[in-house]
Amino acid sequence: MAGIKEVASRAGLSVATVSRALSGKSNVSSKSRRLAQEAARELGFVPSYHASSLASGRNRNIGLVVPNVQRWYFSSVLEGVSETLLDAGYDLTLYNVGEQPERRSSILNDFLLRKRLDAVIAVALVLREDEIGQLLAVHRPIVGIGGVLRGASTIRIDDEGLARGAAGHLIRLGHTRIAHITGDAGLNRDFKLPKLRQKGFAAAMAEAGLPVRDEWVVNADFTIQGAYAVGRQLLGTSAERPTAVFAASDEMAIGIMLAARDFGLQIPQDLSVVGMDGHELSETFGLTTIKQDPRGQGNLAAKTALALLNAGKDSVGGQPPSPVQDQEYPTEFLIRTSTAVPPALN
Amino acid sequence: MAGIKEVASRAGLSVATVSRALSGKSNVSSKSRRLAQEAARELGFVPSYHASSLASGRNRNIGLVVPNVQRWYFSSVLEGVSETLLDAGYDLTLYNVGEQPERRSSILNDFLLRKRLDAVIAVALVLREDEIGQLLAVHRPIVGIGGVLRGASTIRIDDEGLARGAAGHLIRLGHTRIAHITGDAGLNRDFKLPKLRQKGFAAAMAEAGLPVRDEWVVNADFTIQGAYAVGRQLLGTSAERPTAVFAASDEMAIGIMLAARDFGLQIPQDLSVVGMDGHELSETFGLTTIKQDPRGQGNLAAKTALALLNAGKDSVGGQPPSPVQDQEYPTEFLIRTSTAVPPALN
DNA sequence: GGACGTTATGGAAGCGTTTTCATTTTTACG
DNA sequence: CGTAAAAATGAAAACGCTTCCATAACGTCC
Repeated sequence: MAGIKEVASRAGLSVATVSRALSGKSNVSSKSRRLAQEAARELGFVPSYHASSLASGRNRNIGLVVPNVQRWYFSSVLEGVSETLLDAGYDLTLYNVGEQPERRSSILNDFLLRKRLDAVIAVALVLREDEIGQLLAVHRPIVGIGGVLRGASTIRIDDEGLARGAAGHLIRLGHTRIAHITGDAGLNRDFKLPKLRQKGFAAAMAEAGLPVRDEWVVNADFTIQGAYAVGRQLLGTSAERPTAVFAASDEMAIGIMLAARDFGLQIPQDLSVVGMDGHELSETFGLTTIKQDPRGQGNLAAKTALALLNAGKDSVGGQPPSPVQDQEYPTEFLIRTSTAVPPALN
Repeated sequence: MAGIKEVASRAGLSVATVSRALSGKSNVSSKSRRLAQEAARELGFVPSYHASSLASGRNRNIGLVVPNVQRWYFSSVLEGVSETLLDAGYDLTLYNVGEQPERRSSILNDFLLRKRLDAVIAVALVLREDEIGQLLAVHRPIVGIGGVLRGASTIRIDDEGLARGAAGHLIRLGHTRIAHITGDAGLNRDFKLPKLRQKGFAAAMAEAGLPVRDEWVVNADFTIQGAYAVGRQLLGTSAERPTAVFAASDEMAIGIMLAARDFGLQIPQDLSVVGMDGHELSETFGLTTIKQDPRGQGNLAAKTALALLNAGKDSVGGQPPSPVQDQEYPTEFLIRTSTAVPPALN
């Protein structure tokens, strides 16, 4: 493998000038730059990442910590982050921590702190104060998506308020017997989104003076399959059925719709269904939902991280200005064909 | 940030011994090891990744190149790779190259070759000979999943043969009017899996002396939505309808099933459907399919890469032994409730 | 055309480890 | 108890760049 020295001698320049020329610094005559580039190309020179990072202190590498990589929301965020980072010439190191907390902490200790990452983007992850402190102490910007991290920039949506609006939509249509599908899986206690959405649901019901029936607040695990199983329970009963379902995610809403079809229930005539998220399948199912744009959120998170990095660069004082801010990402309420007035108000 | 020097002086040892002690080398007295570990812990020492990699030539970092991160298959592979790598203490650098070939080549040039990766795992990606050559020239093991890479270890399934078996199943049930949903999207010309499966379908039909009707070989784009749209065309027609559909993926099979329901077609009484892949949703839909285990494939790919790395380590000669092999991953034919004999054989 | 302000250039000092090599200490054994 | 072999240790040389600093080349202006 050719090193920068070989390039330098071939180009008839010093190592220093070659380095400057190839990394696009300004203080290089166009002639030397051309010489350096030619020599580099001829030798197939590719600078060593580690040597370069070690010497410069920069990594061009950002870490993304996600609890899951399968679910639509997370893979969409991942896609968005990846896209922006790739375009900026940054590497993306992925930490799919899963639901196990012990893996999370080992990752923080063994990986994140090893000065190998310029910044960290954490999705739906609640870090402890001291963990955030550790990261900030190493001067690494953190940006969170969906879940406020104290001391870090955050991109999020108003889960509680939006859920309230979604449930409110059903209530305004005249529904009173409304079930809620949530996913408060004991698995990941850090994931508080389900609680927020459930809270929004409860708030809407309370506001309308409607009772929240315990047996109509059921857990699926944010999957179509889970909600389908739950839906068969909920709708297959001979007892009184809800006339509407507010699911905390589109996947779960779709699961309910599938279960409803199994029982010959027409949507929306017999059952109204509202989801949340704007899943790629929601349109096909005509699902009324609140659309968010996880990919866009990923883009924004990456851009924010990049911006924080640059801000830190030209800071005069010791620490970066760190414009910590809490950005609410826009959403869109899409009323489609899965919701209507309740059947025969008798 | 404390460096290894501080640790050394605090422990009353030399830098060399501390390095050995902390990286688990054998030639260290247990006393010095304890001393070093204590000092490191007290100072919160974390070795610099770049310095360590630069000096040792090892990265503990493996690159994963995928064309997509959203589809079930790819995210499952990703999960498998991530899991195994994390457990082995390796970092995973993700290159979501998308469908654009120009991005792929820039990634190869700018990233993969920068000596920052110990190995590369490529999913469903056809690399050109010279690209493979480049990587192998840098002594980086490559392992491919689903798509043979000449000169690299590969994990794959027999797409053609399995597709043939799936179509054969329908034929043996007595179906003669069989449609095939494929996904030969012009987008990613490198992705030859659809072609293989289509070939298997054609082979089964030919073997049985059945005609392949052009209008019954349709493109969806490997998504539920795409196949749903296609299904509405295919099944909504007043002309003759197929009695069975073989979809090149479970997602597409599910899309067809949804479309069928819209027209009141019963599955399997009016229409048999076979998919491929063993998607997480296939069970919920009672879909007959050929199950593969992408997550397991990801695990295996990561293990293979790790093994190649270790093999290279204790090789005596110049180049690693590089046990290039082509492993076929096991699959399972699951006959569920979406297939039956054709309706009224008249 | 000489003095001065710019811009380019090269030498060399890091960056923070790992690893080789020579040396010292320990262990094993006759 | 002496000696050879084995194990542990430390000094210093990489690893391959970036960047500071000093010097050299180049313009510019009166």
